[in-house]
Amino acid sequence: MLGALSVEPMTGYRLRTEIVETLGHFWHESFGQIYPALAGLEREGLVARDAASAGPGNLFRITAAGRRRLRELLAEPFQQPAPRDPLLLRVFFGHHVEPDRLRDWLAEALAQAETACARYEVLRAEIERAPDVATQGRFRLLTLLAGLHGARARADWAREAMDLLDGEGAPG
Amino acid sequence: MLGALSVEPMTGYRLRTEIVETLGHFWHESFGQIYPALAGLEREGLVARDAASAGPGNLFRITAAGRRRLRELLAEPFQQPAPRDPLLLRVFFGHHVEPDRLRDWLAEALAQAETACARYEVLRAEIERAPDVATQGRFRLLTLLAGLHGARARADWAREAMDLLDGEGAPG
DNA sequence: AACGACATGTAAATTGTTACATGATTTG
DNA sequence: CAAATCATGTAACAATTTACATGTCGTT
Repeated sequence: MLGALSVEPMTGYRLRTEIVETLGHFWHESFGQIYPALAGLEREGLVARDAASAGPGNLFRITAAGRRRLRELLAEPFQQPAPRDPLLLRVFFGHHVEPDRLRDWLAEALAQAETACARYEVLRAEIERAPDVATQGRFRLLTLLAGLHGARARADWAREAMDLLDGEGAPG
Repeated sequence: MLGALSVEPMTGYRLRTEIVETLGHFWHESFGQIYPALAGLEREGLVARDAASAGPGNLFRITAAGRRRLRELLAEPFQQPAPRDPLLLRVFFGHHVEPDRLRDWLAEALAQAETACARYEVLRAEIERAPDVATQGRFRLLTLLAGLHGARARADWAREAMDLLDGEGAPG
């Protein structure tokens, strides 16, 4: 949230839509968290609330202390969260699942991955056409490439998995 | 948990180590959940507790009702959990992070991905040498391939990201 | 005898989701 | 003027983590 507000002041509502649209492929926040969290950040003096000059709602902007805190937070060490992939769980215990159902799920995963790929390619072309502010666009391109690599890997895997299941399913 | 117990009866402790070691790259459970969950499953008659003939602890085995429930659960529709990637978050807001720190994190991500790749390759060779029971090994191979594709994608991305940062960092 | 691995559980705290309640503003 | 979107918040619930407390067994 501090990161998003460091780009531009915005309402809690827009904060959420920006997080969904821009960070959506690697981050999320739900409404239930945003408003309480904004109130907390305000208490700590990391963000401030301006009455919006036009339109309804509160415009939140990041303060100088908020920027310092953002840098602190981003500099903190981290660990990858433990994974939970419901599709892979179903594949692993695949002999307890009807083969058609499994194939449908894989086909769906493939379609989703391909759609994601196409979307990333479009965004990539956009960013690469506009060299953008040296700071802003470069890092966004990197996260986008991560999404692209990941989506391609998922698509490749889904194809391979379907082939392997079909190949050994019919003869045996 | 029902899935793991469908392979073999085991103690709660071993259930946990099996989940870490065998499903670790796409699933996890913590101790705090396992014992209460086992008690719940026992109340519902989905697992039963045998006093272990040798050694300490309780051996839990899945019941017939438990197997039915497992199939039901695996047949349920699912949705991919919302992602949270702390590295990508730091990359996205990369202009608030010291360049060296960012490069270190990327190098670490690359090393981890390469290690993971190597581990998957070894396991893959093992599984492919032993055609195994037709049911058991095939699905395990599929989840393993998912891990391999994912790890490769992560490694490729990390390399590309480091190149892009170095390439534009020095001249500008 | 000490240590590490095996084993079982509980309690507190944190975290996050979901649903609900409400209302303003814009657009067709 | 109806519907969709923008907007703010709370409350209940669910899920999960972490720390704690305790004890056994096999090995060195």
